[in-house]
Amino acid sequence: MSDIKAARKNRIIEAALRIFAEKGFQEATISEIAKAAGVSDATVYEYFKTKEDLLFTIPEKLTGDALREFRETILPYLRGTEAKLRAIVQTYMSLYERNPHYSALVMLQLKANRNFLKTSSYEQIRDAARELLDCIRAGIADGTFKKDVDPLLVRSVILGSIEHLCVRWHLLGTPSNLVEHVDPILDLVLDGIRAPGPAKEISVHLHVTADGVKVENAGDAPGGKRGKGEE
Amino acid sequence: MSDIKAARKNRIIEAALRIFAEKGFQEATISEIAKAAGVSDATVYEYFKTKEDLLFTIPEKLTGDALREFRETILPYLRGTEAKLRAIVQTYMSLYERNPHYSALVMLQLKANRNFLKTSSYEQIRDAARELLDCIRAGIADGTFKKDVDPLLVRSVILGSIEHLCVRWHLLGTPSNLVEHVDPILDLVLDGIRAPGPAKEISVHLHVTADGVKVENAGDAPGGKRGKGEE
Amino acid sequence: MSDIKAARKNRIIEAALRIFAEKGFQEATISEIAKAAGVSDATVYEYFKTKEDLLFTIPEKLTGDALREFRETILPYLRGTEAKLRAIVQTYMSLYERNPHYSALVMLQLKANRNFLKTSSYEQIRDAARELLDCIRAGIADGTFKKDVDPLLVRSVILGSIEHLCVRWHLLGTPSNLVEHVDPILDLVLDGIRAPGPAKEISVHLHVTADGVKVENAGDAPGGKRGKGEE
Amino acid sequence: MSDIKAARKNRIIEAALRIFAEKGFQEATISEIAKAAGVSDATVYEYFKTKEDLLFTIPEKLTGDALREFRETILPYLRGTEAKLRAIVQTYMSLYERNPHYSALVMLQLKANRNFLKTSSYEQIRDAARELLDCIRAGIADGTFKKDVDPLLVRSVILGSIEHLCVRWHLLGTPSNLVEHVDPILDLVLDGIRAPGPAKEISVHLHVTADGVKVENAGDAPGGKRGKGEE
DNA sequence: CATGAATGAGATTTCATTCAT
DNA sequence: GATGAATGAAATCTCATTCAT
Repeated sequence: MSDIKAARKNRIIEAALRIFAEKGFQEATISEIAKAAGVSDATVYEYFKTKEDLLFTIPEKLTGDALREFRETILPYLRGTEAKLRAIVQTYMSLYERNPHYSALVMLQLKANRNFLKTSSYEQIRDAARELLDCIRAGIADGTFKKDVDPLLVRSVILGSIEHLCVRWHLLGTPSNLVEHVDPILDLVLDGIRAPGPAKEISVHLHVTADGVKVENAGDAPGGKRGKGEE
Repeated sequence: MSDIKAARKNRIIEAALRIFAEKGFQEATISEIAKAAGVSDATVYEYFKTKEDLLFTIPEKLTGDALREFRETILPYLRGTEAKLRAIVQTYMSLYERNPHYSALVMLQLKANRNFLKTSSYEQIRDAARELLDCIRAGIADGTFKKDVDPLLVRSVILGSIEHLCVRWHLLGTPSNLVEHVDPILDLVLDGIRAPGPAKEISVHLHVTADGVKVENAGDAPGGKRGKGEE
Repeated sequence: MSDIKAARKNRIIEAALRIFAEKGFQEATISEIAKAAGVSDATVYEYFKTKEDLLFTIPEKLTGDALREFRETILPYLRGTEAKLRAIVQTYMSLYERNPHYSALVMLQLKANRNFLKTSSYEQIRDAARELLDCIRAGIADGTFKKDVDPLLVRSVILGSIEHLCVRWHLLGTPSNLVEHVDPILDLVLDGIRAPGPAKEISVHLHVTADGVKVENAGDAPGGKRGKGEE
Repeated sequence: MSDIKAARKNRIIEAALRIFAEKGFQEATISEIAKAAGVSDATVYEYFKTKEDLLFTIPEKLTGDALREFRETILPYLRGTEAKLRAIVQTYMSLYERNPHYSALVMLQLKANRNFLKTSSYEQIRDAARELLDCIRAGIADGTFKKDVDPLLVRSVILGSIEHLCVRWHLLGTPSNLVEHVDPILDLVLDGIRAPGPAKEISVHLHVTADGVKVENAGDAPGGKRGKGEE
């Protein structure tokens, strides 16, 4: 019984997700959604107070699930600030790309809606964004990132980049693919905020003899700049 | 006569800009706009085919003026890729901050509107964005930026950051100020894409005698990586 | 079982009485009433065919009880037309005042409802009104009231007065009290319809002598005007 | 132009009056009224904010006209409290009888509506009722009526009687005629509140002779109570 | 028998848009 | 050219009522 209800509610949400994403909130009608969900108009109102309530309820599950999965399944296994950051961005991009209706809804219908800010769905989205912020702050605290970067700004750059790409993807069809930009974005951003490594030390053993000078050994000192930054 | 008409049209556009920005496209009514402009509803339709046409026409002037001014008054006096980039971003941010109704309109009402993509207003916005892209490409070509960065991605990062901040500014009221983020954003992004200087060459003159070794000279080679201090 | 059912039905009726009286028939919803009665919507329909049927059923019990009590407990102990009349009006006013929901329902929701005229509840109310009419007719027949008054009109005056006060009481809050108007109304109406007493006869014994005239006896005849009218 | 508008508005009001009176507020639909008025649904809303606003506006004109006419055309020519009273009641009854839709609307739809109390239409009705009250008070002041009657109560008796008859007339079809009850109601009420005249004085001339006694003259004193026959 | 759940059936109301003047 | 006035065309939302369990 409760299952039937839940299923019905889900069907309404799924229909609404698709139709709102495709036609926009204003252009979509409850009738259309109800028909797509196989219920009557009135039934939609059994589950949702208003059309806007329906809109605002849609992202709840997906956002919650994604955040939960990230926290439970992914986060615990990550070591290192950068790895975490990469995982977060990857999670966003992958979520958006694998659920284009969802991302279209969030990017095109909800992000600019003042009322949405007051909903619990928005709370979840904010939670996810806070995870990213915490990660950046941790990176600053542990010396991975420069001390003087503004973590909020860094987050804005990252989220802004993600969102911009996602919107382009939806409206212009380009890029054709979101996840492949995860690394480039992060490389760019990380290069911009990474703390410089300790100065490189070079030791050169010169063997000076009458015959000449022979370089016997030239080795990088440990602690040199690692990673992609050298590209 | 034509002046009177132009003035009338401008009054309608200004009223519409304010009202659309404050209440959103759907919530605003033609009646309201007409009243605010001091004309009749029907007169609005003398100048604009539909409500949406009015919406799409609004940003035309401001966008065009801003772009023209940038090209004519600012651009010619700039030397260097980074200076140009900084000027572009500064122009965006300043335009958005000094014209909050305009930026609210663009960010909250137009950016997500599929129909807007087909308008000439959008063409102008695209032109401005192309200016930014050209600048990035020029930076790559002239060796300011790494050869392997994706200029489109860099632009997305920059525009995304700008837009994200602007949307937050409108919806959340934070940050309280846009232009002060111009430099931090660019510092971050530029640090991420700047080409490394030519490898640092160090020449050490060792004076090896029976008495010992004396370092005679140790100097940086020209072309070393410049630090932040120079910005 | 039947008791449980009867109790349930009563709970529904009581809830409906209160809610219909407070919000009006149209504004009240079955859901609301069902919830207040602690039953489901559908259960309401087990006991009442329609919403209107519920409305019409509500006054049945109270009206019937009041009429029955009047006939059984009060009427038998009354002697005289005026006493009866006073008791009837007192019963109305007291019933209305002690059961404000009931009187609001009758005065504000039912009295103007054409369909109500066909119900058995209305029959009861008509019965009560007939009691009043009978009493007036009896008063005419027994010479208490003038022969030429129209009993229907008298009843209309009495009922109209009662109803007018009751409606004012509900809508305007004034008078603050109904029963205290019983006597004033009746005094007014009775004074207007009471039959004049038999002509007053005066006998004067004049003792006429040569010495003069002496009034020996002057007495009222029996049958002079009685009652409150002289106050 | 304005005439056309006014005419249109009147047509809507007249259609609404008829339909609201016939079917009741809830049963009537705007569509029906619009059709009967020969306009579109939307046009109704050009003239009236809501359906209820339309309802409340209907009685305005008729009530106002009637009150104005009474005050300007009738009242100035009346002498004496009772004549005035009679004229007021006559005006009510005649208005109600000659405009059955209007009286049905007022008696069956408006009188019990709490929101109506806040309208300007109700103000007018209250004004008319105040006229009646003033008249009663004047009668008390000038000695026509007993000093100790409650003028508000008298008014309630009069208005209640009128309303009761009017409601019966609409719902039951009886009496078949309202105005013929004006006099009987007033006779009844006036008889109940009229101040008693000065005591009747009788002078008898007895002519006493040896032959016997002859009554020479027996006349009523002036100022004796007038009987019904004189009305 | 009680009810949770679903819905049929509209009605009100809103505006963008048109058109005659 | 400007506009007052009218309206076409829906869409949201509400409930009384029904029915399967």
